Amino acid sequence: MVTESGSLGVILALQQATHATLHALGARLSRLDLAPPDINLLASLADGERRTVGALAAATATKPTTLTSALDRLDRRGYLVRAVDPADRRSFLVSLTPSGQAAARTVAAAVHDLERRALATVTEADVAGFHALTSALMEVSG
Amino acid sequence: MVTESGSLGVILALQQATHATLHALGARLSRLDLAPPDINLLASLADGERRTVGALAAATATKPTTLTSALDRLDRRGYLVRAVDPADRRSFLVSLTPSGQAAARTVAAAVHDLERRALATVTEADVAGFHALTSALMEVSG
DNA sequence: TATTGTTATACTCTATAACTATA
DNA sequence: TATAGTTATAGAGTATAACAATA
Repeated sequence: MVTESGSLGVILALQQATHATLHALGARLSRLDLAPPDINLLASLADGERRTVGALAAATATKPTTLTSALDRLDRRGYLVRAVDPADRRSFLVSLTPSGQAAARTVAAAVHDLERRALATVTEADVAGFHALTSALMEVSG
Repeated sequence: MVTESGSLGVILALQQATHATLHALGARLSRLDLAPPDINLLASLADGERRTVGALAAATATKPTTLTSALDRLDRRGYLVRAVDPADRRSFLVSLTPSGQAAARTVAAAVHDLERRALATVTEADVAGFHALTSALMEVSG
């Protein structure tokens, strides 16, 4: 339980940090010319596993319509392919092409580098607190 | 200093929490029919102080062009007025009208309520850690 | 009848650059 | 010459609803 003093600007800090990190990633990856959802999408697929569109929507916190247009962009670019899921023919399984895998590795490295440098300046307890509060915000927002 | 184990998904958690809180605030304030930047703007002006457009841009982490259109919307609606700053005639001082103040109080109450309920489930140390990590992310993103 | 994913529409956010007025 | 803010343009995100195919 937290008293009033700690509450100032939690939501504002959250938004500012989100803006800053998205901007920084976009700048570091400017050579790849990716929109914000594209970055999340490639990072999610970087492990090489195939995923349904629904799974990607959940993993990237992206709306279905946004996801469709992001998938279209990366599809046109030859970074991924959509194949009907034989287990459920309403679904598509999304997988990266070799060029998509190369882009995904670059994206994952940039994300990881940014996190690594931020985490180098804080404690384990800070990280735990961060996750506790973001989880709490998602919980009360649900 | 934090080891590898804590690093998983800090940026993803940040984005998911931001999406969730913005969505929750939008839903709670749906009667006011406000766009996301409008909410930040009104919350920043809720204390009744006048602020320049530049100060509002910094306070709300909003881009100048986004801010102009948000100010235009709230201006048309009669929620705020822009007056030339006598100290620097290039700047505008933005202030709320009485109806804008009423809307701002509603917004501030919703933001505060959401934060209060989230903070009720975590410790002071968690909040400190949250601020430490969001600050670190903004620092390395700068 | 419910679910997966796409499409359509209208409004909003963003980056970029050009522009006005003032400093 | 530099800064505060607006305007213009084009690409992208969002909510909402309608839709096809499949379950």
